[in-house]
Amino acid sequence: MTGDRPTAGPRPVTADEPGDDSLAETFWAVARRLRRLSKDALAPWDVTPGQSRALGVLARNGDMRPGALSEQLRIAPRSATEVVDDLEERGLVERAPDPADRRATLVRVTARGREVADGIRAARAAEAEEFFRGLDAGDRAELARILGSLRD
Amino acid sequence: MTGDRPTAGPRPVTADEPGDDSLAETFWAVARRLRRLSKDALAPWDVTPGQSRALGVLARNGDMRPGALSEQLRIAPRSATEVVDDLEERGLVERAPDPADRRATLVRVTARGREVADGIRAARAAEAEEFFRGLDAGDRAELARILGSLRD
DNA sequence: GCCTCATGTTGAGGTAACCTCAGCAAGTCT
DNA sequence: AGACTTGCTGAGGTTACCTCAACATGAGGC
Repeated sequence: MTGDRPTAGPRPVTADEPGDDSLAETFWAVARRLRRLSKDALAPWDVTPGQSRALGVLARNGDMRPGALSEQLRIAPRSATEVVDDLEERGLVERAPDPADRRATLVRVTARGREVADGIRAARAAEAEEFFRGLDAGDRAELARILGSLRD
Repeated sequence: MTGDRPTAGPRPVTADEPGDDSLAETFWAVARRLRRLSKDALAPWDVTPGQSRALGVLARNGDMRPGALSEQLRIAPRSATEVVDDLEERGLVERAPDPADRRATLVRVTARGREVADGIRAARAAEAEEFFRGLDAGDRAELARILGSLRD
């Protein structure tokens, strides 16, 4: 704590704007809190966040090839193989030959996988609900509107 | 946490509805965009996000022991050793014996490390500025207020 | 002064979630 | 048919974490 001052004095660059860095910082603080919450929401099912994402995509899209899954998840095709391996080991998905192309494989969500996917979604919704409960309806709408304009 | 909140009802799956968790979803979409941006902002300095975080903490706090750094970063002490190794290799910090306790080591930001830390901070501020530019002053204030109430 | 226990850092080795590259099988084109 | 392309996966690498145990030093009891 010697002579370093973050926001005052002769700053080398920018100085264009005072408070905007803290907006991003606040945003990340909130993100961290939300992330911790969703991780907890996932715990009862013993799946990692990555597996949950994959399962969600599969549940939403129906049968998919590993390659298509990898695109949706924005990971390398090889990595999709691994996620599918993990989910298959847990009995949440199964592989079947693609009737349309014998090189390919179709990944299908099993009955149990569907249960888990639904459960996870409900839990996440509940967590989100709890998280945003502190806001009144007006603030929620405001937040949704503002974030919506930032989401691209 | 079994079948507690029937916000969704006995729905098969599909249904891409924008109701319950869409606020969280929107939030994460924005987060992804912001993260990509900050990663780009970091690129010119050839440091990873983790290294950047550590360097930031060190620049803000002055000389620190690895153990204290690990607490700030919320990682295991052993992992702080590694981050410090990496930063030292790049000449951004240096180790010195702690005069107060010969078991301990002090990590100090070098002149070059300080330059880099300042540069990164400026770049991040600039990116954030650009990111939030779409918002008018009122929306920015609203967003800051609402997020502030969620950060805990 | 010695013994014991606590503390600070690090070596060794492990894990999760990614990656690239090469290889094989099957489809497509000429 | 031969040449190229596509879909998946084995082998092996990287990154950023982790735990556990070793080692030196410090602090208190006697």
